[in-house]
Amino acid sequence: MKLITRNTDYALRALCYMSKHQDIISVDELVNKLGVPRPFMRKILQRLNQERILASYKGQGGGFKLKLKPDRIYMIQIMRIFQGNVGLNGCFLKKGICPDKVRCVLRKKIHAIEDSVFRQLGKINIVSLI
Amino acid sequence: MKLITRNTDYALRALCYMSKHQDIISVDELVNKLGVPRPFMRKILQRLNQERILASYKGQGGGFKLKLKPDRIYMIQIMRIFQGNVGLNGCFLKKGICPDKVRCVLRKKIHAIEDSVFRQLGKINIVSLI
DNA sequence: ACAAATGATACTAATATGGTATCATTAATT
DNA sequence: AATTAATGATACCATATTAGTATCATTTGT
Ligand code: FES
Ligand code: FES
Repeated sequence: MKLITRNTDYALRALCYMSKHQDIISVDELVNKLGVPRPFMRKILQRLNQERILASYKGQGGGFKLKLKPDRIYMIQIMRIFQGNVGLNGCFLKKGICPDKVRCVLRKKIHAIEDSVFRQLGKINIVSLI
Repeated sequence: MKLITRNTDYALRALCYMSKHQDIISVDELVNKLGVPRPFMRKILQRLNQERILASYKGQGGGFKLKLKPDRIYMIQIMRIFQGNVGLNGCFLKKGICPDKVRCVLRKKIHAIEDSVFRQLGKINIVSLI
């Protein structure tokens, strides 16, 4: 079990790099600096563009640029984009067996743990990673 | 992204049930109470037996019984069994690009978060779940 | 001997992850 | 205007993990 996946990891590293070089950066440059497979890196950056974390510039001399300030980009946000809404797994028990979702202690406990994880992740932004 | 998987979930629920009924419990009983697919439940219990958390009794009237006291069985232990050693994902960058693993801030940060998660999971035992 | 349980193990199905490949679109350079 | 260097969109493929099934062997109480 791993807490963060590759695309999250690569995204974070790309964002870190871009926050150090505030001009327009091409995929090629990132690929060279980070050693990530080119098409995969592209996919990740395109996604970050769709999510309005990056701005993209087409055509010659184009590339990507941070749209937000590095201290406004949080790790949890990137994780949510690439790993889905990190949430409590639903109760797997069949109907009629799960007795009372609202009061289920197991559920509550897991929820509390997750809350704490999110609070911590919510504190970490790109600035704190560079 | 989910923090716990089905087999962990089912295992926890089975252990909770068994800690309330300290005699020998058959797979059938657990299946009926929890609504988990029978062969899957068996596999899970067999694993818990191998891991010496349960004791098993073969033959007629057989089944499983807690081998440890409920306050000695921790959630993190069950997660490790079914979800692997929950640990820091390695650096994905190619050699020559990852500059200095020891000092990598990203690595340190993630490690700190994980540590905290484990500390919390390490506090939760079966007793606290029932 | 028989039936009722688990042990061991191999197999299958579904989903998530980690990519590739391709063609369209845009915009600077010539 | 043509070329070229970039991204946009999308479909596809490969691998790993998760979730579950199936089968036969072994043990043990009746
Ligand atoms: S048993 Fe359904 S939420 Fe706990
Ligand atoms: S870049 Fe390799 S551990 Fe951070």
